[in-house]
Amino acid sequence: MDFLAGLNPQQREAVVTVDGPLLILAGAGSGKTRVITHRMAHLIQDRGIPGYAILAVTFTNKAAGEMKERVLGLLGGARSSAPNVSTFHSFCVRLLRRDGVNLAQLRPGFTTAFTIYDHDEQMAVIKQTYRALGLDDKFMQPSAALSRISHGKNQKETPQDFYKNAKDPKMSRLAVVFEQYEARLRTNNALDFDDLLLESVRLLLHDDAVRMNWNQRVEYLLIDEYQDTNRSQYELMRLLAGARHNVCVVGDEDQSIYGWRGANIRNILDFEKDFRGAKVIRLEQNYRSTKNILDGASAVVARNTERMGKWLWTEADAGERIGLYEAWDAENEALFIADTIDRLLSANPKQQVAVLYRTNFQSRQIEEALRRYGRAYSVVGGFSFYQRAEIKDILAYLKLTLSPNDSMAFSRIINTPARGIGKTTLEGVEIFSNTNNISMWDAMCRMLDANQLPARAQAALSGFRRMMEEARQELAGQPVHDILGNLLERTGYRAMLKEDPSPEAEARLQNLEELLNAASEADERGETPVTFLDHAALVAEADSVDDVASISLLTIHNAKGLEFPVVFLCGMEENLFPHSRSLASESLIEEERRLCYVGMTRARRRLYLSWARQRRRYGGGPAEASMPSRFLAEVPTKLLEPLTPGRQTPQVDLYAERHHVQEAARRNSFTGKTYNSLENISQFFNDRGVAAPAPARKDPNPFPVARPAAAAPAAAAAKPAVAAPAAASSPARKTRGSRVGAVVRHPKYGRGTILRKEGDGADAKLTINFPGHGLKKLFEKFAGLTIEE
DNA sequence: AGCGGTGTCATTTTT
DNA sequence: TGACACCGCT
Repeated sequence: MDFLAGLNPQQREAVVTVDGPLLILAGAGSGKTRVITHRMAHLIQDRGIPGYAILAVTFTNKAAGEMKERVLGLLGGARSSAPNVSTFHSFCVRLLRRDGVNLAQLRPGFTTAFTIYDHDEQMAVIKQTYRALGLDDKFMQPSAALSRISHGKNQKETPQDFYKNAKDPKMSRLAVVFEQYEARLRTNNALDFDDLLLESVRLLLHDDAVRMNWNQRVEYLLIDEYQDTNRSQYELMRLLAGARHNVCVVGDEDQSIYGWRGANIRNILDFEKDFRGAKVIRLEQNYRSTKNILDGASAVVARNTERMGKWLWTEADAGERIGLYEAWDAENEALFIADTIDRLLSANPKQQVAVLYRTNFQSRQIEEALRRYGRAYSVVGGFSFYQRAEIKDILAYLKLTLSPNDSMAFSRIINTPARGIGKTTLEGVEIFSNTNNISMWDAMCRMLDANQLPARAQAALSGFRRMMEEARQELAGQPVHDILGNLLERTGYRAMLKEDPSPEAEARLQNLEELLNAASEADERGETPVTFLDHAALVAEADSVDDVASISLLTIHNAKGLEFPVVFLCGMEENLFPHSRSLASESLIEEERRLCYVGMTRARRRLYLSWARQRRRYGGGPAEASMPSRFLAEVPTKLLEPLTPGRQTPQVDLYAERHHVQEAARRNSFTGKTYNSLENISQFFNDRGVAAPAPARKDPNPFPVARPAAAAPAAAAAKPAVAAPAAASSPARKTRGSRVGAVVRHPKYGRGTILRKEGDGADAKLTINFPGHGLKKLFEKFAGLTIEE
């Protein structure tokens, strides 16, 4: 087979350039996967490279699987010549299990039988350390603590670094949490997702034999979605590339949207500097979208400064203009979308449509609207099979059977099903295990042997111990399916669900049956229980989400890599998209802009952008007036088709003006929280002597009869040209410096940090953390505070 | 041990 | 609004 046939010149070059470092900048819809798969097939068939000497790394199992299948298809299905295609994480697990023995020198307690902690288990560890340290959520959301720790780990920071760099008591406490978190993972011989990468890097760095072995074996290395790699993935790549530098990275800096998760866009921007003599090939011909869509998206992303620069072109027709709908409120926006979809589907029932949004909560109103039209839809994302409680429970039993010292598994199922082991008992075991630095299982055994527990607890725990010990003896060496089936009976888990008459319990039983099926299949492949568990930990979706549903609802993040003939990109409003939390810095805004680009380029034929003049953020809360997203102003006017009834031209001049003024306001940087739009907006109306817009009325026939677009208060709200500066200089912003986070001095308690502020001005109530004195709630006017920072 | 009331807080989430 | 943690009651 000729692997170059049907490729454009740049694609061909990317396929045949196999030696030396190569960066393939693959724009959206430029045939990236085609190039990658053809390149591998070319290496194997035309250049005689054995499959095992090629390692391709992707981010998702789905991508890995598809890529492998496609290469095999090109090669005519000879499995023996298949290249190695795997995700970063599963590659690392295999590496560590196979070659990780010497890691024990670097990581005390490490054995190749380690367990993997997923997000839930990481959270559980964080909560344990909170309990052990007597911290509560007010200190910091556990999820926030986890994400900061994870971020730190990916930057190679240690708890000591955290401590050293701590600017306030909060950060030094976080350092302690970090330290304990790491210690707990080590005592449990557990690795979190970050560790899989970090420890693989350490292993390759320190174990010369292992590194040389891999360097010898991997002749050609390929990294997909390179713009999303983080620091340790980068280091891993360098180590695997060895001295040969036959490394091909494929990516698109304009689609880097996971910076918040530690992805480092500099990796792709600096590739040419990192690898001297690197060749760069740009794939700029787009085969997906119409010219109008492509030009619109390109114009938006062109505003970014952190990019290599590409200009996508297409041979396709201009197509229709990009629809722009300005809704009165979110409900009206949802109805517009549902109505338009309804008409599209009536005309063509096979039409595939996607509705994309920035945040999940937006899906609710769209769903409601679609239900009103009686249209079936599917929401993509959400809970995956292996994240379900019942699956995790029974897998925890399996883990505990294999390794009793897995304390996470232990505390997960110790009282599931209920066997009379309560909070108090469990706390006792936990404290004992903490103070003696032993596993929960060992702690339980020691306590049982000491025979000092209350009779009830003693009986319950010893029953549990006997059950697990018997299971361990009887089930050793059996197929995974049999072990799981036996555990379901033995532990009473199945009985518990059978007794429960609720439909949920029925669904859970079915899920467990599905798990048993998966186990049988694993047995047929000759997998061990450990491999089976690895798979469960690393596979996000049981089977891919690719339903054939004609209406898909999903976040833009989830839409990456997908394409649809018709796309609605909704909620194009400031503070929502770009998200309020991204307003703080230009680089965050740039990531939002890339996200916008990703969303727009999902569309093949027809793209609709929409925004709502007012929107409730939280169900019953007040409707907040919104400003159109700056990204709307960045789409050239001539490409837009205004769809709002009664409006002939899109008001992009307004958007542009707003954007301009807002930029200026931001440069005058006022310090308070910028996302408190409620305050800003009411202030704005006060200043202008206008009543704030009333919450949206329930309209009996809300669509397609749109409300008059210029209903007075809303029109005022939509003229934000003056709103931003007004808010910036408003007296409400004047505080006495006692903002949250400020360091203050109290005559008695000394230095402290303000954690919370209720109320304003002199009546403000402050919650302050004074190291050594704990939290104090004080009235600002009585406290006699002085501001230090 | 388990239930129900109350208070609090809200991005995105490939592994 | 809705998911959740926490508290106090039984």
